[in-house]
Amino acid sequence: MTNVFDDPRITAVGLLYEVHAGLSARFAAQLDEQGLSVVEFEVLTRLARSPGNQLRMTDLAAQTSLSTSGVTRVVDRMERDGLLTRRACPSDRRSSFAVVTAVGMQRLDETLPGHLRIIEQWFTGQLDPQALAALLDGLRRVRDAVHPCATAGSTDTAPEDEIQATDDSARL
Amino acid sequence: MTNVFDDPRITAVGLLYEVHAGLSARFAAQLDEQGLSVVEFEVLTRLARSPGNQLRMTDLAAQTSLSTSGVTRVVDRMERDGLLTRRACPSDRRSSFAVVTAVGMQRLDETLPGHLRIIEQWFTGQLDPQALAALLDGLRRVRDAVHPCATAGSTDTAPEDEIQATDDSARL
DNA sequence: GCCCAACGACTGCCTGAGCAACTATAGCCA
DNA sequence: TGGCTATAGTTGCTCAGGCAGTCGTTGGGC
Repeated sequence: MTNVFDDPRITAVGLLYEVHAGLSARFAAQLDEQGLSVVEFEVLTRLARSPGNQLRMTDLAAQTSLSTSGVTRVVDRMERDGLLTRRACPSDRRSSFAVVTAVGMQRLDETLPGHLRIIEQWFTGQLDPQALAALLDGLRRVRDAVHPCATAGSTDTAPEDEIQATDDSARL
Repeated sequence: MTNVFDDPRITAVGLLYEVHAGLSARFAAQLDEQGLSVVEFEVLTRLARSPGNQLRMTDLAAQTSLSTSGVTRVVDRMERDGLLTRRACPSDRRSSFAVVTAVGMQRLDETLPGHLRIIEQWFTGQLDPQALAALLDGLRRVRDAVHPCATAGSTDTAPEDEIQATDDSARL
């Protein structure tokens, strides 16, 4: 067992991945009970936190882990299920908005408390405030370095992004 | 912006996810240059760190994020590409081992240094040792709680579990 | 005003992965 | 020994999502 795989760097990544996988599984299980996938939940939250409960398709893609075609399809499904609708953009006929419907908002309201409870139970509640703060501080610094701006993966270099003042601290 | 989405719990999960996504994108980009997917790399490392550079299909599935059918298919592809082979299990004719070939080991050797460099560059190297230790400690505690059951138990703090003689200390 | 490059959304095609069904083997128990 | 159940691996089916190509729209240069 003297191999390179005990390298602390590998271990560090392994931990991060295991935590991610573990939490994701919990989230998926809970969301599934509400008839939502993880992606749909993310779409719903991104829209719900935006002015007018809406975003242009492209902006939605930029805020999620999806490509624009992925967004098209997820919005298709969610529109079919009544969770949101498309609305034409008055100022640019190429664009359209995805807007959360009343049903969608209600579904989100039903889902959020349980979601927060699970986060509390399995993540934030596992650590005392100081340890949690240290963890989040570390994550934040790595996040800032790795610059998740290019979530879509179009260009992973993305040296500079436009207005990140918008909601740096608020991003999910 | 007075909505629930600024809840620190949401923010915490958001950070974790952004870090995960950011690192994954870097890894994928680097591995892609070597003609490996993230999953294939994981399979290769899991096997390479196991005794005899081999694991039974089921054990491999348990150690990765894949289902058994997923493992079947990854191993199909990697066998086709010459990175590994199947070997019959002498003691149980239902089982078969996936074994890393010389080509597979070589590919891994070519890939690992760059991989470690990227981890260092974007993750561990972003923090001073103390902050990194705090981060990892927090992650470890959450990991232990969320218990990624599939890959359960490690030397860390694991109270005690049954038979993980397979390769307990080897997990990522 | 006209042209053309850039852009937003959508679609065809393909890959990767999970679930469930299936086959073969193992091990138990009467 | 014969049968029953559990297990290992594979395969059919389905679906989500990415890439690249398409279509309509926009806006800048002339």
